[in-house]
Amino acid sequence: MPELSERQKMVLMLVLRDYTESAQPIGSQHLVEHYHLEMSSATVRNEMVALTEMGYLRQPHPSAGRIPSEEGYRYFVSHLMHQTELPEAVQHTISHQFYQARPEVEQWMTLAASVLAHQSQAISMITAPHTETARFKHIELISTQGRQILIVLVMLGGEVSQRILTLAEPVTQERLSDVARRINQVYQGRSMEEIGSLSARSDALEADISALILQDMRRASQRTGGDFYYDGLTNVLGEPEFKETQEARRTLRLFEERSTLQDLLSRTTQHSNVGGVQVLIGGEELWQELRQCSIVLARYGIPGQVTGTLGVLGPMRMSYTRTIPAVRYIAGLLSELVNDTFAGEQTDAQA
Amino acid sequence: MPELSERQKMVLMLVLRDYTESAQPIGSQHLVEHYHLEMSSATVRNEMVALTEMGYLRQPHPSAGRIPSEEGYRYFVSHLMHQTELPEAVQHTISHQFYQARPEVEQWMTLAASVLAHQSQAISMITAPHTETARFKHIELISTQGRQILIVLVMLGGEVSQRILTLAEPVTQERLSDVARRINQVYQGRSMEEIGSLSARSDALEADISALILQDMRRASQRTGGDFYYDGLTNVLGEPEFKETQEARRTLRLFEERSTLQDLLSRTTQHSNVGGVQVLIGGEELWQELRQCSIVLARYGIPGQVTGTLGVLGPMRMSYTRTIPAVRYIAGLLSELVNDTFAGEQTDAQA
DNA sequence: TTTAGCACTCAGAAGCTTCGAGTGCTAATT
DNA sequence: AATTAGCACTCGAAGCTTCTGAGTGCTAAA
Repeated sequence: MPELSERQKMVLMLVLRDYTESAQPIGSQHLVEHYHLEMSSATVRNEMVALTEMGYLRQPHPSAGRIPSEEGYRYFVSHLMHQTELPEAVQHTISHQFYQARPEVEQWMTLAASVLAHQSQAISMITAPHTETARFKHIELISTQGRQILIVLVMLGGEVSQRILTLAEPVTQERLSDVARRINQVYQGRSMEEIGSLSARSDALEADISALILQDMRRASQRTGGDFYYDGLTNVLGEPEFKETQEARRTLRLFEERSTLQDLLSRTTQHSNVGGVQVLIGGEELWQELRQCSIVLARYGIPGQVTGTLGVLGPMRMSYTRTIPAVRYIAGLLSELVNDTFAGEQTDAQA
Repeated sequence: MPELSERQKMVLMLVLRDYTESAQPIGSQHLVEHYHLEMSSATVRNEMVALTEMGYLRQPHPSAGRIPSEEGYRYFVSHLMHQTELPEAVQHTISHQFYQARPEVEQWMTLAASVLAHQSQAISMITAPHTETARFKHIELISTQGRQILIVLVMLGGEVSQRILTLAEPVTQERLSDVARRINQVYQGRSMEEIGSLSARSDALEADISALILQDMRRASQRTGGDFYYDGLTNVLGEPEFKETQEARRTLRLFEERSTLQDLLSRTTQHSNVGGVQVLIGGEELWQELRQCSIVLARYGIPGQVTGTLGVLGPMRMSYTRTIPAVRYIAGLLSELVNDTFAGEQTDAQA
């Protein structure tokens, strides 16, 4: 990687800053005037030529100003941005909101999505915390009608799955309670593998239900995170990058078919990492649909036990200085909340 | 309401049909050629003048063709459209999909949203079925950690609500099971009013939990429907009506702040009613945001007991002939499913 | 190494013209 | 009385040209 002089760094930063605001190519003279630089536009131009040759700036057309290239953004994020935190006042407002919200995961998720969308002025995404390896906690069998029963499965970590099973013939609530009691006793705290290896039971009903339990547990640990929440679509639609409806559509489609996003949120370990926060710029050649966009991601929760992912998707020229601290702060906050709620449970159960 | 001659009806219909496809103003000559009419363009023009005077057609600008006015659409929907059903083949495909989906409400909802979006090529919306007046069925108390307990409340109709309660001091699982057993016995099948009027209990824990139960039940019956699902945003973004991102944004905002939509879905009794299906055209002067759009709505479920709402939101020139049968058919299908799942429960409980 | 100066480029706005689809009206035709 | 041919007229959209000015790269002087 070529070395940048101090002055080059400065020019790069200023271009970044102005372009983030205006979405217009930035010219040398504009910089000199806007920031009252102690040098002439010609000097700035020379530096710009250098930065362009190194690949940090681009010219959309020959007689226009410069805009940052993807490399430019990457350099900024990993070398030029000073590690900031959200202003104390903002931190307080946010944490206050969380602690006075109802202590339900769903509430936290919508709140986090909303706050993050607002802070970043882009699209926020978040997956609910989920246990890395699902463990059985408790099952409840409820007869709703002659042949149909409602199965409520609770896993360690608080995930709940419900489903309705239609039986071949009616069963009494007593019978169900009996089965539930037995299953609860045997499966208590066990993982999928353990449950799978327990010798098959003779009772047909019990066997059926066991199969469903396994299915649900597998589902719970397979999905990248529990449910998926997002907010702030409208923030981004106004940006000039999305003036072409074509472009807007492509992005919107991402949120309709989750697959790409799920995939993406799960890749939270590669790429530029800033204090626990990952930044993917321009789709990193991997996601065509995100050529124009950037993503700021972080995991939260208790590593190896209960975790989730949250992130922000916005135009490449989004304000990283605002977004990154926001993502980091909220990830920390959620980690605390998860800790408060679930800590010690894992060990409790194994005791 | 002025009478329309047969020929005027025909002209109105043809304009409707072509405009639905092309989104371009329709001229007299175009109609004559396109449909090989046995009359001259001048005659058609005369009829168009009449239709314009009656308020069924409009001219976007003086030297352009005609487009249907809101009144024009209303007339079409309530007088000109022949009652059709979805082609048998399509019906079969759809019902097949439903019956082979997992029998879970969530599955049904996403499937319905997806099918409806596809059939109508517009945005589909649907609320999960919910009981009109919530009735207590069963409660489950699970200690997750020293001071936190998970409350799972099951209502008649299968709605489940969970929440975490943080207690002042730790409680044993035995104690919880005990409380749960007592509550289950007393509240069995009762409505909010009945539970509210039961004399206050001396036990503090029991009182706390009762309060929460009431809260949750109130919440369950207040919301217009259970959860809200939608699909097909991208269908509509491509339409010329949304070429202006401004317009697209306004519509998208509806889906971010649900309030307007909730309000809207709850009003399923007024306005043009076609065989159980309601059609709101151009926001009916009530919803500014929907000036350009139309909505096709229907309720499904067991009236007075378990119901939900589904609908389609699209540009005003959407194909009503395709959308209305689709909405009607899927509403019927979901009603069947709800019936199969919940029928008899209400009476069971009261027995 | 920096800067003043200058010729050059080119996207975008503004203005102009053209084109033609579509109208409304009138008078002739059926 | 209803229909139609004919025609003048309108006006948005598309194409064309011109103009403007922001911004460049380069050279030569400081």
